[in-house]
Amino acid sequence: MQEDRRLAVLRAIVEDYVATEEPVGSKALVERHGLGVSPATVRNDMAVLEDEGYITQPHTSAGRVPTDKGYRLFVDRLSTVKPMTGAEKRAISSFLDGAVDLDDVVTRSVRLLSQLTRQVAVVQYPTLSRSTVRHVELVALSPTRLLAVLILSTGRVEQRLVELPAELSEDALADLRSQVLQAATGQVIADAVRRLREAVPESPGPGPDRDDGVTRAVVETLADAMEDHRSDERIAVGGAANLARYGDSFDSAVRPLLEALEEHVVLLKLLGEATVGGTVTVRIGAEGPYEELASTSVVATGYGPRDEALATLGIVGPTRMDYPGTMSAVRAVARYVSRILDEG
Amino acid sequence: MQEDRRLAVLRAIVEDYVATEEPVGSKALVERHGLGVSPATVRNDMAVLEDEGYITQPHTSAGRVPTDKGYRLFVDRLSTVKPMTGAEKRAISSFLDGAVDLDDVVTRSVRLLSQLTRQVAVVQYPTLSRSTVRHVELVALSPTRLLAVLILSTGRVEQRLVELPAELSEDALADLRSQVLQAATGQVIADAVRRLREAVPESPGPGPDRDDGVTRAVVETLADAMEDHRSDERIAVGGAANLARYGDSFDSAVRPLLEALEEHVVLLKLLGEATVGGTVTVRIGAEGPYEELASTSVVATGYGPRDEALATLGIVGPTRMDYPGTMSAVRAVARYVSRILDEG
DNA sequence: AGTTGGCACTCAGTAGTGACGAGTGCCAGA
DNA sequence: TCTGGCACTCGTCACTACTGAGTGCCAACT
Repeated sequence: MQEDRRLAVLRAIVEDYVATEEPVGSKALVERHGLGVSPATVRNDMAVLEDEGYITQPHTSAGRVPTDKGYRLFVDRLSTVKPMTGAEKRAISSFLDGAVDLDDVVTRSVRLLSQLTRQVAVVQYPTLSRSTVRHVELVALSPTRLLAVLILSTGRVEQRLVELPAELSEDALADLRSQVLQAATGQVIADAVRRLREAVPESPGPGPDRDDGVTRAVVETLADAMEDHRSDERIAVGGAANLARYGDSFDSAVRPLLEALEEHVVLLKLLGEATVGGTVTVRIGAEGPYEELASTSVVATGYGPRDEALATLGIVGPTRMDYPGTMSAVRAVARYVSRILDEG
Repeated sequence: MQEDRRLAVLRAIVEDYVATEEPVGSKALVERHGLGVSPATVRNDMAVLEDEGYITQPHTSAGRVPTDKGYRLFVDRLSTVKPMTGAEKRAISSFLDGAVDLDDVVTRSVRLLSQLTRQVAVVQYPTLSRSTVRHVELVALSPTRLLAVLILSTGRVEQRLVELPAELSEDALADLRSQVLQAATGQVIADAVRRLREAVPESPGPGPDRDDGVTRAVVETLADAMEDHRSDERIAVGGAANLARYGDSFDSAVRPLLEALEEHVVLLKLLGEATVGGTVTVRIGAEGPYEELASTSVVATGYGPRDEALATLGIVGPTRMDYPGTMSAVRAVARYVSRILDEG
């Protein structure tokens, strides 16, 4: 019961903060949202939320601000999808329908997406080169060091040294090797990356077979090596002018972002593996692999003809962002683009 | 005599201001540069320079800051070329020598240029499409209105209406037409633009045949139409992260620049016509056609094999910029790239 | 004529101050 | 479990005074 209200409070905080860009206090909160309780009650809830790490105060006696964890909860459980208006839908389709060829589709998508979301848009060109994983080998060099060898159908070989966070027995290694082979062999790179990540036990539960992050270390190294091989894939970036809206927090936020936008390899990693079918991936703040981009979020999804996730598109923006609106815009554009590819 | 010193003062002001980013006062000036006179004298000189429009003060009782006109004079007459150091030369050549194909050359050039100058670098891909001007027609609609028709070898036709700033007689029109035809017919677009501009009488001297800017209006319209047809040419941009150094004056300067960087047509116009043979073109502040970019300058030059100006490269930066260093960097990179194209 | 020192003046920037108010945490009572 | 009240914190704002860099101008000097 109170749990519900606490979540409502969190939701209200996120919404207000996103709208006003200012820490939000208990009084303002009860006024602007119709929660039927007093500010004092809200304060108690806030204290709990802060303990649990969903919000913080920039300084004592200021309002509260959502943390990454708070945004995460909001995105996962609290936000309701904000459907596109009819006008927006029409704008999208008319804007994209004029495209003459694939390049034009991508160019227009990038522009459209950046205008809809007022963020920096990133669209990966649908890749036609579909190199697959031929083989993966894991060789134990010592109980805590492993050599991972990746062989692609193009004949390219990539090897990486993995420093393990814990010892790995022969048996466990054999186990891991077969799991990895099972997941990756024969797959297109993008799929291999996704399947590998899915194969990782989310939380290595306690017990005799806990692996202390060994699996994770191996999988991430492999995924990393694979994603390096997507670097020849082309990318279009648009709406960088929206960065000018960042206003404060400048050098800290915009500079690394601008750098990332030029490093297409980095961008590809940020966009992550393509997910398809209406699922929009959200990466919030420090969840990503780059700590310089701790104050930015990525909203992305896969697209492609016949619901085949050929490529990824999405936006990069500040963590303080209208997630529902952005997510639905990204999803809508991905759908329309997919449909166009279907027809073409 | 005093004239010389005044120029020395201007030069010192520009150098100091570029270095410190702060308005420079008379006292600091005599201290830091060895002009053998007193601050009072310098003040008198400054007053004159301000009257002539070379410098201004941001507010009363502040130091002086160069105006666009001041920078112009500095660039044209006061600055000495700052030759590249041996280390820099070696860095350039080793960086570019590793390039494997044309795309790689361009990509590397952009990166190199942005690192050398710490500005945003722009490199136009050498154009292989060489459409030429087949014909130009000027039709008088009224004494002050003219229809300019441009026919390209590709068969494309472009027409523009020109509003003349003064009346144009039949004779003068015939004259102008033949001049224009002479300059443009059969030329590659880039060359046609340059030749046209060269054919414009720089200052329409007084006398019976002064043309009150009529020629200029016509030529600029034609050049504009031609440059629109370069829009299919590709461009590489790099070093946008250097924009983060702008620090203050943000929305006013960076936003329009970011927008321009995405509009490749605009960029091509900014780069302007290719000049070759060590000549570096500098466009300062409001001299350019875009008033939103009033606080930015462009330093560019042409490049290409066999001193044939195939394409343009350069940088875009704040008017407050180290012109000598930037110009020599741009020139050096252009030379090396040209040489590489020569060999390839 | 050109240069110099002196002097009064301007004005942006920098504390320092005090009032204000938004916001919090906590507690006693409903 | 919620609410009202209260004391407390602390950033923000407006105001003040001060400082100092810099100017313009003038009279004197070379």
